[in-house]
Amino acid sequence: MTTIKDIARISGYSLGTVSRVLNNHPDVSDKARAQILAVVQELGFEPNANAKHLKMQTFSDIAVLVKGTQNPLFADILEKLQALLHAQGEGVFVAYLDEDANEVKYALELCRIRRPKGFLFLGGDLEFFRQDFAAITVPSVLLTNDASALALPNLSSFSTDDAAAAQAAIDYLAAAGHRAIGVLGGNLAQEQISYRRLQAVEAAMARHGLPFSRDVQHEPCRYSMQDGYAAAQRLLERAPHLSAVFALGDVIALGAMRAARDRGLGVPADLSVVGFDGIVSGQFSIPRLTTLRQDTARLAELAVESLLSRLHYAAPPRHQLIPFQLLPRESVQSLSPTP
Amino acid sequence: MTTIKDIARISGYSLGTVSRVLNNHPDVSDKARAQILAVVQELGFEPNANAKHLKMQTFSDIAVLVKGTQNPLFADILEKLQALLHAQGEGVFVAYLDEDANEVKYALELCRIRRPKGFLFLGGDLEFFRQDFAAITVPSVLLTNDASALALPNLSSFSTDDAAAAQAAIDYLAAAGHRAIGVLGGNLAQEQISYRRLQAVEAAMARHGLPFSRDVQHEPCRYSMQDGYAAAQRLLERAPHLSAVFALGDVIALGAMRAARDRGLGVPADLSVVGFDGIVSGQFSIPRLTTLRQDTARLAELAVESLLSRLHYAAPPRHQLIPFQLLPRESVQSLSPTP
DNA sequence: CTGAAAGCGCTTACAG
DNA sequence: CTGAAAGCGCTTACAG
Repeated sequence: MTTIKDIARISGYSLGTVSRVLNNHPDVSDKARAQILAVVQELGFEPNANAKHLKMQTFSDIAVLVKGTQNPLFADILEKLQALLHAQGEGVFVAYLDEDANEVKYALELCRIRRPKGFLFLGGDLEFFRQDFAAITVPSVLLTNDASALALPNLSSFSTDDAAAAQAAIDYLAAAGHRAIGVLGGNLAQEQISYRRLQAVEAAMARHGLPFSRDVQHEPCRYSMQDGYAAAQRLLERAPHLSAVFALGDVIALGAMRAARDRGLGVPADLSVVGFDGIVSGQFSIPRLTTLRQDTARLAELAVESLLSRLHYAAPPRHQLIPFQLLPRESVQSLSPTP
Repeated sequence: MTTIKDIARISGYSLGTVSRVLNNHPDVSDKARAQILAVVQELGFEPNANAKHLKMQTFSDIAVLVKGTQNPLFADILEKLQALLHAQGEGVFVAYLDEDANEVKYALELCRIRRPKGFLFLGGDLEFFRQDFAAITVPSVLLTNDASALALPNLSSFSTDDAAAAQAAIDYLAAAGHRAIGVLGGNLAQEQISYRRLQAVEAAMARHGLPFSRDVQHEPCRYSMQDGYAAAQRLLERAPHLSAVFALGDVIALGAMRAARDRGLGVPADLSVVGFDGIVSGQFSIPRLTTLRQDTARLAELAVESLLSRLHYAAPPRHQLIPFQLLPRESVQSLSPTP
């Protein structure tokens, strides 16, 4: 195995100078830099990460905590995250957590065991961050939930404008003539994105002069097809008058379409469905799913950019809402307005 | 940060003895072991992995190379793999490769850059292994393709019995009265699992006395809904007489069902579809997808078990075929046998 | 701009 | 069974 020592010997410079070149320190002569780099090239030298990190007292990895495992939205973001991070030479440690797990407590545990140099949270409950995040000192970013209100010194957040998106869904359904609209998914903990979406739904319903009773028109559930299916069954059983359903996630919507079908309801003929996320399955489902698309590429880019700049330059945390896109497809029917 | 030195000081033993206790060496007195462990417990000490690996000249991670990114089957296995590996205290490095990428070349590159202590391949082309794998010296396992024929000293493999499964699909369709059966997916490189499945299809068709012409009845494609959709369009355009289609992956099947629908064909009324994999979406699609289920839990368990035992005890490589399960659902119609 | 040296936290022969 | 010591491959003050 070739080491920095070999490079020093062959290039005729000392260990220190080689190390400086490798780390792009400015105070090295161009000549030394050129000669050393040439040797590095020739030998295909790669520094030993263990030695480097031991010395620098850091751990190499960036830890990504994924909340919920069934959601292709996160799988999509995760994959983009990994590609970007690898391209920057960063190692990634991934852990899948239950949708209801305390991701911050888990992160704390990881700090002891693996000492990651940064955290990327895919999904998260703000309440957990409020309680325990103070103990985490490495730069972190939360994706798909807005943490600006917490004003933590080392936590950035990037998320779709959930309120605006939820509103757009209701506006769209209302414009299509729907008045009895149900909502599927999320849990009622106040600090979850689903809660934010639900509030926006209520506001939009009120604005359109439509009645909305949480108890009868909303059915909470986890983000999976199975849970979406079961929740839709409960909702449709309880509120058969609904002409449309807004599911807080595409997987929930897909489960709901199946449930409607099993109850003998055609989608969109008897029940219109709008999803949230824009996962690919929605393009191929029968019917194709009308949904709100989250810009996963943008989310991943911003996360990596922000994390790395804070790792390297101690930049301040950022919070940004990114635009969504309403994708009208086949799962919503326009009702002729009743007089 | 507490180190092994602190433990030594507090327990009154030397560095060496502490290290031996930590690594479960036999030649330590029970008394020393008990006292040291007590201190370790109390301080919640975790050894510094960098120092350990630097000294031991290994890299901590196990690299998982995932071929193809669109396939929920791999996402499913990957998640289980990570859970098992983390439970064993093993770090995992994941890389997503294009479906047609050379995973072995990539692994070689990784050896230089990250020096993983083992490889887990999710999907793989035997031809690439034949050509380049000899240069890889760490224990590895290939999942979802059988590498026994290669007889490599450090490569295990675990896979579904693809030939038997493909045969079962054809038997099932033939029993339902289908005679004109198309096949969707895979590429024709001989060393891919899709090729193995296709050959089994041909054998089964012959056994049932059914005609099968690769050129007209098989349409290759990558494993994604988009590609399945496009391939189905081509196949159905060219061979409108087909009454059934066997897709070599569920994502392909789902795309194909959509394509059938877009051509005005009902599934299963006008076209029956059988998938392969058993991903969850198939349980909620309309119609529900009849498919061959791969036992992802078993695959993941075997992979981890085999890899770790070879890491720790230099056990020999293993090759094992694991059983599949035919899941009859709604996408196949039984034809009344024509006289 | 460059070199010599100390030290990061661990493991492992080598003595005893 | 235990301790003292060397060394894994790097980085970074400290001199010069």
